[in-house]
Amino acid sequence: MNERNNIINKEKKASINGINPDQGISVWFKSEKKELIHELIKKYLNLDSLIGKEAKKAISSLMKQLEQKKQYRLYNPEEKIIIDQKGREYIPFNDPDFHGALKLYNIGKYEYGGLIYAVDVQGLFYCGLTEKRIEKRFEEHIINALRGYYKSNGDINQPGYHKFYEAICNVLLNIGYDLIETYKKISTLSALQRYNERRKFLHQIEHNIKPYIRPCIIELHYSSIKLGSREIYYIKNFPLKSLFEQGLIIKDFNNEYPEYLDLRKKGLNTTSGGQTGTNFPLPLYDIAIMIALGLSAPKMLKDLKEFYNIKDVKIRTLRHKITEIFGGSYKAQEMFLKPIIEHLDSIEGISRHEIYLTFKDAELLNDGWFYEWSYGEEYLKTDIEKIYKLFNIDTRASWEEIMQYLDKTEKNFVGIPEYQWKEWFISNKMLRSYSGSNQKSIAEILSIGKTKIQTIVKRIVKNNGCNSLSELKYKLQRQKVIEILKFGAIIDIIDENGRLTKIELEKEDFHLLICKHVFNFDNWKAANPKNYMVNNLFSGMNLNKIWNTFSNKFQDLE
DNA sequence: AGAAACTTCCCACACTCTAT
DNA sequence: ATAGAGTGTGGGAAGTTTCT
Repeated sequence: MNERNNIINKEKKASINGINPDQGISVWFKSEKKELIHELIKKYLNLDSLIGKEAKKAISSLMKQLEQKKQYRLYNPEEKIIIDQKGREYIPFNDPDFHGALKLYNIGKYEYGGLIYAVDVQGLFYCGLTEKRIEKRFEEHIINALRGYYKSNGDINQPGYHKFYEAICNVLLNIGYDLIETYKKISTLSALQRYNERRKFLHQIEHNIKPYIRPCIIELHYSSIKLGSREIYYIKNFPLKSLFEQGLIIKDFNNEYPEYLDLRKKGLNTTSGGQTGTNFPLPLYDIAIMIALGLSAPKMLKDLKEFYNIKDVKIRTLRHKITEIFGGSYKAQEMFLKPIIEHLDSIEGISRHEIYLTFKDAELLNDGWFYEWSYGEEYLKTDIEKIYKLFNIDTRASWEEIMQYLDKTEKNFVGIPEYQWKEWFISNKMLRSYSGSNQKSIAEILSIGKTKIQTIVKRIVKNNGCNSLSELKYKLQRQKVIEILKFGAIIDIIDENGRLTKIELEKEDFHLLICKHVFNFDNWKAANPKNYMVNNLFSGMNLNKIWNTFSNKFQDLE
C-alpha cells in the first residue's frame, strides 16, 4: 500500500514539474474525425440491455483513465511530429527535466516513441536506438553476443565479429562463464519451454555483469522520427564528460575525460548509426478496449483489418505486441477486462452468469484471466469484501492472510455458484442433452458446451476430494438425506396440479419419496431406492438404522 | 554490411466441438 | 465414450525486410 502511494506521489510531483507530453493527438484512432472504438463498442455490446449499458459505462470510465495516464505509445501511422508542452520532440540527458522523465519511464507512466541508449562496457561505449523498452533490447544484445560466440565456436577475434559483442563476451569470460555451455543452457531451457528458469538465468547473468556492463538511457523521444539523426549525432559526438557529470557514467578515468568521443573510432559502434527498424504501429489504446470487450486475438485482428484498415498486421505481430506492451494476455485481461466485470458485478439485476456469457469469447485465451475466472480461480472485489465480512477480517489484512480464506468461500463456475451445481448433482439434473430426451439440460440452460460442463464437473469433483462424479454425488446425497431427516423429514414436491406442496416422510417410505422427489430418479422403481440408499449412500446401514440414527422423530428403541 | 524490428516456424499443452 | 479436427496460448530461434 505504502509503495503504491509513493508511486502515486511521485507521479503527482512530476506532473507539477511540467513533464506532460500533451500533443493534442487523441489516444483513440480517428477516421474522418470519428473515433472508431465507439463503433466497436456498439458492435460487441447490446446497448439495449442493462448489461450492455453498464458495460459501456465501465468501458467509458476505463477509457478516461487510459487517456489520463497516457501509459502507452500513441498510434502515429502518419509519423506526425509529437512535441510536449515545452515544444520538445525529445528530452536529452542534459535537459533539466530528464531525470524526472526517466523516473516516470521506469515506472511505466509514459511509453515513449523510442529512446537512445548507451552501454558502458568497462569504459568502452556502445550507443544505439530502440523503439522497445531498454531491458528488452539489452537482453537481445546479450543473447546475440552469446549466439555469435557459440556459432563461431569461440573465435571472437575473427574479422567481422562485432566489437560490442566481443566486449560483452570478454567480460563474461573474465567473470568465469563458459560461454558455449551458457548458450547451450539458454537454448535448452527454451527448447524445454522452461521460460521462467531461462528468464531467471538471464537475469542472473545481467546481475553478474552489472559491475562491468551497464546500459543507460540518454535520450527519451516522443516519436521515432528523430531517433536516427540523434543516434548518428551521439555516435559521432559521444558526450563523455557531461554524461559523467550527470551521473549516468560511473567509470573512473582518472579524471581524464575527453569532452567527446567518436564511438566508431574509440568505442564499440561499427556503423555511423541512424538505422531505424520497421516498427509496426498499432492503436494500442483501442486494442486495450478490445481486450476490455473480451475479444480474442483473431477477432481483434479482424477488426483491425476491417474497421481500422490496417492491412498487413499479422496475428503473431499483434500477439508479440500484446505481450511486449501489456505483459501478456493474462495481465492485459486483468488490467482491462476485470474492472469492467467488477463494475457489472456490483450492479443489481446482473447475474455473474450473464456477465460470463457477455464476454465468453475472452475464454478462448486459455491462459487468460477470464479463463481462470470462469472456473472460480480468480476473485472479484465483491468476493474479497464478502470474506472480510464473513470471517471478520480487518480490511487492512495482508494478501497472505486473505488467501487462507479464499478456499473456504463459494466458487463460481461460469458465474454459477458451486452450491447450485451441487444441487443439480443431487437432483440428477441432466448435464448435457441426449437424443430422445426432452428434459432441458444444464448445458442448454447455461448456453455452454458439453466439454465446458465436463471440465467444470471434473474441477468440482476434484475440489471436493472425490475421484468421480458418482462418488461426489453419493456424498452430497447422503448429506441431503441426513439433513432432511434431521429437520423434520419434510420435503417439497410438485403435485399433480403443478403446485409446490410439502409432504411429511415416514419411516416406511422415506427412501422411496426421497429417491423420487429429491433425487429425481427417472424410473425410480427400477432404480431400487432401497439398494441405492443402503449400498451407495450409507454403505451397509439398513433403512431402519438410517432412519433411527438421523431422524429426530418417532425414534425406535433398538 | 549492419541494425532494428518484423515474420515464420516450432513445440507442448489445453480446451471445444463434431462425428462416430 | 472417444477420436480427431480446430483453435488458442506463450515465447523461443531463425530467417526476412527495411532502412542507412
